[in-house]
Amino acid sequence: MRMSDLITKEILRMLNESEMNTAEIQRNEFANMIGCVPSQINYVLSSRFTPEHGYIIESRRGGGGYIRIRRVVLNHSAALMHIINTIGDKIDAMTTRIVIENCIESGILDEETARLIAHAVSVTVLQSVPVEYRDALRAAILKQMLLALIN
Amino acid sequence: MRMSDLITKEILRMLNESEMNTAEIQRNEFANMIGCVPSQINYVLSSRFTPEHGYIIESRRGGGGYIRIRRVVLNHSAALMHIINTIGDKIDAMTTRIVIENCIESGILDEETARLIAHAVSVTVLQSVPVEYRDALRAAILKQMLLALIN
DNA sequence: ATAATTAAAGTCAGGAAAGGTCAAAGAGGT
DNA sequence: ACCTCTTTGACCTTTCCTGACTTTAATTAT
Repeated sequence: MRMSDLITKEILRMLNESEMNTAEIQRNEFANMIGCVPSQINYVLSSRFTPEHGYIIESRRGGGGYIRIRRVVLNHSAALMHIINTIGDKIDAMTTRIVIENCIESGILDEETARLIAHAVSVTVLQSVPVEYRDALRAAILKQMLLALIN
Repeated sequence: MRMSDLITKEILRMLNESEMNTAEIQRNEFANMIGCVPSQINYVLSSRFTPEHGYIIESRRGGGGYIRIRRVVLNHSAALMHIINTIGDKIDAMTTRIVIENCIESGILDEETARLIAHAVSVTVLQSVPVEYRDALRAAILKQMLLALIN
């Protein structure tokens, strides 16, 4: 069994044991316990405990630092996931507007959240980068924000 | 738990107990009570009770000296406006995180909104654009989203 | 009054204790 | 052979803690 699998299994075990769906580790200590180099923990977290996988990672450096892995439970997830997957690497302004409006209509987004998202992909924002990046950027922002809503 | 966290917690407790949103301590005595060196109090104050965090520190040296920590509250629109104005044309990731966290702490943003914003300026999003645009883009997104919250 | 002493708080640099990043090498599957 | 995922280690950044030294204010002695 690969090191990464071990690490993954151990984190999942900790998550399952936790009321809060939260596992908190100290990187060096944990790596030591498992028997791998510390940076491998980062590898595993960034390859298998991403937001897309339904996890949120928080961490803090310095003395007494930690890494907290939180498993999040999904709500409108199916619909949102579907929308996210539909959005490719790029999306134009028109399509974006339509996506957001559809979300409002189908009750996936409330007005305020929609407004927030619309602002995030507004002309004002996009003007800060050259035109050739805008569609990709719009897609990234949109997807990332929708992802944030999957609890 | 770190010393700094203890100190922070104790100061917050004092602030909460105070009608005036004010905590007054004597540095040496306080440090002694907590069990740390006096200068660590300064460290905590200057790293976690800054004006950006919404606190004002006054102090006096010499015999009978003191340190007074005052928590200041602004109404949300004014506070948001202030924050938006503070953000320049560029902002780095660290500072952004601090801004968002402060907004949560001071009650200007709820968790969900904060998460939404954090995602909008996440690494994932910014990677879709060359590194030289990122700080400017981050600033633009952040300001625009905060603006969406006013009125 | 002035000077000396004492009682505070402030500053700063250095070191320690974390976690983060990245590129290069290794392993395994097609 | 090639491509993807894994593993490793060297180096970086952030955060925390401490102690020596400085500055300021009040008190006491002359």
